[in-house]
Amino acid sequence: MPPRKPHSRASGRVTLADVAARAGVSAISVSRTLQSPAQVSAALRARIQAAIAELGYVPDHAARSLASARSGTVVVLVPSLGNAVFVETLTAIQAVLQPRGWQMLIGNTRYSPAEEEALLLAWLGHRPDGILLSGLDQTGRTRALLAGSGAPVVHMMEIDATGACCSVGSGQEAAGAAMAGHLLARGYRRIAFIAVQLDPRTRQRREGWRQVMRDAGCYEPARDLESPQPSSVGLGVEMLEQLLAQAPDSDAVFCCNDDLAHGVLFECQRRGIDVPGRLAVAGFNDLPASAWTHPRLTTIAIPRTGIGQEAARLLTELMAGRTPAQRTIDLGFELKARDST
Amino acid sequence: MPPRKPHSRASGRVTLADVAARAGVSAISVSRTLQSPAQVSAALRARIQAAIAELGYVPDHAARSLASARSGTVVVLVPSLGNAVFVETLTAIQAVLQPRGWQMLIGNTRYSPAEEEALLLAWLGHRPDGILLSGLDQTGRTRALLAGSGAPVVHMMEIDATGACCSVGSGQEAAGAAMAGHLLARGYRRIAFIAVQLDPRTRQRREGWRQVMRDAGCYEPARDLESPQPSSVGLGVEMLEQLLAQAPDSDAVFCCNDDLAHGVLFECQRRGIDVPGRLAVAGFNDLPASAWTHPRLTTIAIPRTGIGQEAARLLTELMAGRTPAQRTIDLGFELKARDST
DNA sequence: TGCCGCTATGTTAGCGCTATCATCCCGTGG
DNA sequence: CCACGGGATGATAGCGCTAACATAGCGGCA
Repeated sequence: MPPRKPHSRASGRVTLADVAARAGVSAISVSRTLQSPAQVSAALRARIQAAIAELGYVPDHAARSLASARSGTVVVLVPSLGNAVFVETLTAIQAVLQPRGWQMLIGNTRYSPAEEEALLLAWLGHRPDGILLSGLDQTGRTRALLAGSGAPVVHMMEIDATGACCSVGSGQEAAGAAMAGHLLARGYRRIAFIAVQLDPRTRQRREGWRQVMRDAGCYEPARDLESPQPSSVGLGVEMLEQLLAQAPDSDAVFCCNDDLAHGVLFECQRRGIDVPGRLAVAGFNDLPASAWTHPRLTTIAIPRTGIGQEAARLLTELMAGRTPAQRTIDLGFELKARDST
Repeated sequence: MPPRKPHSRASGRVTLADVAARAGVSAISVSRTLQSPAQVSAALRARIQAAIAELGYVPDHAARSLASARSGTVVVLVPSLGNAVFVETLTAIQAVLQPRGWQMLIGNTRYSPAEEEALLLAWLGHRPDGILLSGLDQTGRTRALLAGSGAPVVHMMEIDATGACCSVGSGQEAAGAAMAGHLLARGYRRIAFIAVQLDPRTRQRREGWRQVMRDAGCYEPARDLESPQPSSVGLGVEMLEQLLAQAPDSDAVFCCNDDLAHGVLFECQRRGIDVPGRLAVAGFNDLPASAWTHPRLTTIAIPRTGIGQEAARLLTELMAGRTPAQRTIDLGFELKARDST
């Protein structure tokens, strides 16, 4: 009977030691060619690269992470993947992080602070080097977890007026106010607002609209609609129905996002309501389709690519241990005045 | 001068040993309460749970993964996050995997086999327990990496007729043929096809359409349009222009996806082209908005939630080391005949 | 010539966790 | 009364990698 080692737990995979043996060098030299090639002579490096290719070696992330206390990952939590805003933000983040050697761990919170907390707890086990969150409304426990993790955090989409945390985004309230101003400037007075899925950003947009409407003496609660349901084109159809029942003389409707506005637009076509003659329609977010609807939709574009880029850039600064020039970056917004108003 | 330990690399984080010390037990008992609570007596378990809560302990994923040779992660590669099809598939996958303790590592291949290969290489370092891919057209190196990883693989969206690999999806060619059949049945004869971003599934749909059109003696190359650009609503507008220039007498257009069809619909409204009177419009994928456009869009719904569920279920079978009842699952499709045809 | 300092490479000792084997304790049956 | 079995708990030794320190080898300068 052959003497079997009692504690054999080898995984059977190609390891760094295998590569080192093949190249006739020590393990650390292999590690160095991968991590900091400049420290290794060209000759050795070539030999090692050849061995890596021959054996098909793939470095073990867990071992590296454990030994170096750097995971090379960044957690990114967004409220939705069905929304082009967040998808494009993710794309922009990736464009910054990937070339610098970081991988994204993506989590979908579904607009729920509780789910955000659960997701964060799960991803925190990966010891991320940095964390990107959407919005500023975290639960107390989430905040505690973040503090305990030791990883730098950047908040996206909203901006933190207090400067207590790092944030990159747009002023949602100002954007809501801007659209209200635009509609008033075009001569509309009986302007309705449709709010759904009342996340903090929606609330802020509505607050901006309300303020401007009150200041203009045009605010009427009957035109201030809301639904707790998640946003969708179909819900826009429903909400238009509700608006027409509740305040049929409205001459404009500001939808808290473009999906909703599309639904409103489609239902107006179906009912033969002239847009913008009889009813003006405005949205928020400038989805790709909004430039092509009939009529083309007036909406507000927030710089989602810029937000992703800047947030990722800011995070890399923090992860490098540097103190950023500014902790709060307001990237503004753009009102796209098109044919629907 | 205090004697400093020469090799101090402690991360300062709360570790399992800290929890064990606090609870007055050995480290392994803490590990067991987390991994297999049944093996630990209720009294000890309670004491340990309390210590975990007091210290705010979060298990280190890397260390666990290294020691157990199980990472608890599943890599999921999709061609796009801007497409509701894949987002809903991801949601369905998560619904299956999360409760069973797996985390998703999401990668966006942007419809490029080369990017798929690069992403896979990066994620493979995490030693995933399983892999979910979209489509069947992997590069040779991707296939080699998959084989070398030892992790079970399930392909989604398309179905592999040879049965060589596990796959869950719909017959794309049959779906394309079905839509062609539907349009013919409604009396249309001069039916165009608009293809963009020629991934294999688009090609297959087109192949199905071509076959049926040829069999009916209606196939005309002038109505067979294609563009290499990525799909978008705006591209639909452009492609309709091209169609009207190239084959103005077409009486129906089958778009390879709904985004495109929406663009076509909007442009028809703008030009005053009656749909479906003068031109019928059909799409593919049944995006949420398609049920609400004016007119409501005829399209094909593939069971993306079902595909995600079944693929994840199949993968869990394979990861558990079981042999699944069937390696290939065709979930079919549904033709949604609405007002636009 | 001998000493210095620098670069290229190697040795050692963990990182935090779990697999494996060892031990302990208690009730049971001969 | 003691060997025995089985459930609960513990000790030990890695998993694959890198930080920290060690060393070899070489050129330059006094």
